[in-house]
Amino acid sequence: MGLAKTEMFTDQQNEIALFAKVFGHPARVSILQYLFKINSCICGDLVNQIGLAQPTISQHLKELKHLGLIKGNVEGTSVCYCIHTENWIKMKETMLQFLNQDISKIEDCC
Amino acid sequence: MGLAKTEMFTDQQNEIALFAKVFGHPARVSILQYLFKINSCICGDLVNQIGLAQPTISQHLKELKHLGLIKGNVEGTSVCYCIHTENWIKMKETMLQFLNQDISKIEDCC
DNA sequence: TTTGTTTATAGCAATATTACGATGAATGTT
DNA sequence: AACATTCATCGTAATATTGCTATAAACAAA
Repeated sequence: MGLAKTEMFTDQQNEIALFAKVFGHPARVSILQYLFKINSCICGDLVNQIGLAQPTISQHLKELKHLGLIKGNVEGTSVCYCIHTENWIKMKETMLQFLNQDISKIEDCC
Repeated sequence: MGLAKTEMFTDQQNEIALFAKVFGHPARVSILQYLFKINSCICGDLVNQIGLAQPTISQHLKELKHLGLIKGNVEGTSVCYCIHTENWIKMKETMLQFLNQDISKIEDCC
């Protein structure tokens, strides 16, 4: 099938999964880390930084932009991409809620 | 291709991506949340809780177990699954390092 | 031993993802 | 205008993921 049955899960569960999915590829992790490191970016840099072809990088950037985690503005012939800080903070809250579930009550039954 | 070029990324980037990938499906998010909620579990419960077929749940559990996020012990005819607390904490540290990257220095250039 | 219960595995069809080459669109340079 | 540069999109091939049915395996109960 290859198609997740999203309708049987809560909005929050689907949201967590969507964010996680976009982090589920090392190229996108790498892109985000690089954007954090240099604070602003031109796509060409990324193609050199990461060893993938330009259309591949462009595709990954599109996914990140689609989820709102980065924003990009055209500057002449190049495009300036950077982290969308407000949305990153919102995403982080959602993910932290999931990661920080209370572990103290878990009995080591197994 | 469908195949990520992991060799061109750092171990840390690949590790983050692997953890994120497993959270990239709402069924697995749901399973983990349920395990946190009740602190111990029998697989049959999950099949009722989540609306997917038993083999599908079993497959998702396998992926979670493979990454070490849950552990399962056979108890008679059923299997008791629960959160692997030590590994969960380790995973959380890795993910937090990624999520908590310093956002304060980012200039709103775009 | 037969039967039922529970979970895992095999095999499959449908869809998604990843990556790239070729090409197009937009802008800058000469 | 002609050309170069940069990035996006299209089309395609290879592989991965999801979910199911059918079935096996392991154990308990009768």
